[in-house]
This record gives sequence, structure tokens and C-alpha cells, in this order.
Amino acid sequence: MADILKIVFMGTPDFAVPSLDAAAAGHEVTAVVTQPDRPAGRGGKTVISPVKARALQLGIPCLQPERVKSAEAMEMLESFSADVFVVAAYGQILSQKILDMPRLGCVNVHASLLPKYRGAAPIQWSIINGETVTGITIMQMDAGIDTGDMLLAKPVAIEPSDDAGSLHDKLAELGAHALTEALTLMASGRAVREPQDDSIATYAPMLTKETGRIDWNENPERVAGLVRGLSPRPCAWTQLDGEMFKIYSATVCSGESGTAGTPGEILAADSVNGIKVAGGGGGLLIHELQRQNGKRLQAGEFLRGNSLRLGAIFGCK
RNA sequence: CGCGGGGUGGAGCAGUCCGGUAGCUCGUUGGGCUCAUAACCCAAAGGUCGUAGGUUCAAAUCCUGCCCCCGCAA
Repeated sequence: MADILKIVFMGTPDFAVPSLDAAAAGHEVTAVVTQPDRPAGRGGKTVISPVKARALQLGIPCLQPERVKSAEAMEMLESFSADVFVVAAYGQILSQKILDMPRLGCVNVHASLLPKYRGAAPIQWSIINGETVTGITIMQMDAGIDTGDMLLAKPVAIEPSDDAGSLHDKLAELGAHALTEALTLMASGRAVREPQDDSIATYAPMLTKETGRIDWNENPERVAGLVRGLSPRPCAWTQLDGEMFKIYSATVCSGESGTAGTPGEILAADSVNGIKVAGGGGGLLIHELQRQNGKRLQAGEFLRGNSLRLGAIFGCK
């Protein structure tokens, strides 16, 4: 059948799993390339990537080169003589040589509406920046980072109730559907390439620990966005008395009085008012948090066993 | 063997260093107050202190093994 493509799938985290399923459902995935098993989690136990786990279930052979650009890895990739390489959050940069290998090139499932949010963490940054719409772009990869021609884009609304976790799941599914469509188009030679407009491109850089550090001088909208965009992982955080507090959920204190104070100051901490913190030009209400070594708790439950003294300042060491 | 914290009535925590009656904030149940209430007052029920051993006159507390959970780092 001409419309069945021979695919090598490259991906690593949970986000890529639905796409792998989609590719495997309609086409022939001859191999999966994923990051090597690495020590992860507590105790430094070696752990396999979610994509590898799925590939094993599907009975698809796995390649885990330390560097895809190595001679051996390239040779292996070449040997599959695939029609297309499908890449979804693989985690390694592909060289031009690899990009040129398959007959139809390499396509990427990217979690934003390109050319906005090119880069490693589009889901989180779109929420942090207060976007209300994002989406999936399937693109033909080139040597730049997420700069290739677009084949297909599918928008999705970012609901006020969405956090990084829920949006991640939505986009992972949407990505799989978009990939299915794109592969169908490619198989029949009907795919249309649309160049990106570089002049309106933005970047979504990799998240670091510091990305999540709350700057209480920022206005509460910004802080709430940061919390939402990083929840449930890696989380926005602040500290108090040298202890780390992760904030999972918070909203802006709607227009009430009593929101003035030194940025980071705890203005209220009781079951009636919740945990209210002063920010730059308004207050922030914390709904769900986790103390270092503690459990993730709703503010009310948290306050039953942990007392926060009023006037203490979050963000100070 | 990467570093560290923790498992105490239904929930969240204190008590552990310096062994000696199991405590707090809630929740639950019953009663009271009130026009009324998620508010307030009174009372009650509810705990093998993760688990298995050890030390001791005596272990939530000290020692050892095991299970589970969490923060950091990757």
C-alpha cells in the first residue's frame, strides 16, 4: 500500500507517547529512538523513558544512542531506509545529515502554534505569559530549532482552569491527531509546506529551577500565571526561613482591601481568609501548596497543622 | 549504595534530642444557644504511635532490619 509509511519514531517523555501510538496505528514504525536509560528519581535508580516503555509494549525495537550524531547511530538510522522520521520531544538535536536521510525528511510534533514559542518548553511558557490560545504544529524539520516549514496547525483554547499538567495532556492528544492527519497528507503527497514568519517568532526556553522562583515584586497576575504554568511540575516556589514552599495553585486577590504590604508578606493565614500574600500592586491567594518534605495540601488543611505567622516575608532566606 | 525529611484517632500536625498517664487545630456524633448558620458554647466517640525484632522495671521516644511516602539532585 502506498499510503503506509515506514517510520522511525524519535521521542522520550510522556508527551510523545500518544504520538507514537498514532504513528504505529496507521503506519509501520520500524524503530523507536529515545534517550538512554538514566538514573532518575530518588535513590538514583535507572529508569526507562515513557516512550521506551510504550515501544516495548508494542514490540518495536528501541535505539538509545548517547549521541544520535555518532557514526554508529547514524549508520543504524540509515539502515532502516525509512520514509520519514517522526520526532516528538526527543531531546537531542538532529544533524543535517540525519534530517536528509528519509525520503520525506523529518517531521516534528511541536506543542505551540509556530512561529510562537519555539523551543523546549512551549506549554509552560504559553500559560506563564497568559496566552488564551495555543496548539500543535506539525512541521518539516530543518537545522534550526523549530524553524522548519509548517505542514499543519491545530489550535486549542487555554482555559482559565488549565495548568501545565492539563494543557500538556490536551496537547499530547491533539498532537497525536494532528500527526495522524499530517502523515496521511504526506503519504499521498498532498502535504503543503508553509514557511514560518521569523519576524514574529518567540522562544520558550528550557525551564530551570530559577524559572519557578517567585518574585513577589511582580504583580499578582504574573505570579499567578507562573504558578499555573509550572504546576504540577516543576512548580513555582518561594522560601521562608530557609525552607522551600511549592505553590501549586493561586489566584489574584480580587479587588478587596488589605492586600498592601511588603512584597512577599503574609497578610492572612487562617481558614476564613486563606493564605494571602502581598505582591507588587495587589494580593495573591494561595490555594494549594507543599512545604519542603511535606505533602501537597489545600491551604485550609495546610493551616491546620502548620502555622504561618503573619508578617513573615516569603522569598527571604 | 547520590543527599536529606517523614509515617502518631477520619484530615493536617506537636510530642522523639533529655524513655515514665497520647496532645493540638479541624472533622464526626449528641446536646445547647440562635429567627438562623459553615458561627458560638458543652459533651462524647474514635489511636496496634508504618511494620518486625532488640535494649529496659518501663519505648511514640533509644538500637537494628523491612515496607510506604516526600523534598533536593539528576
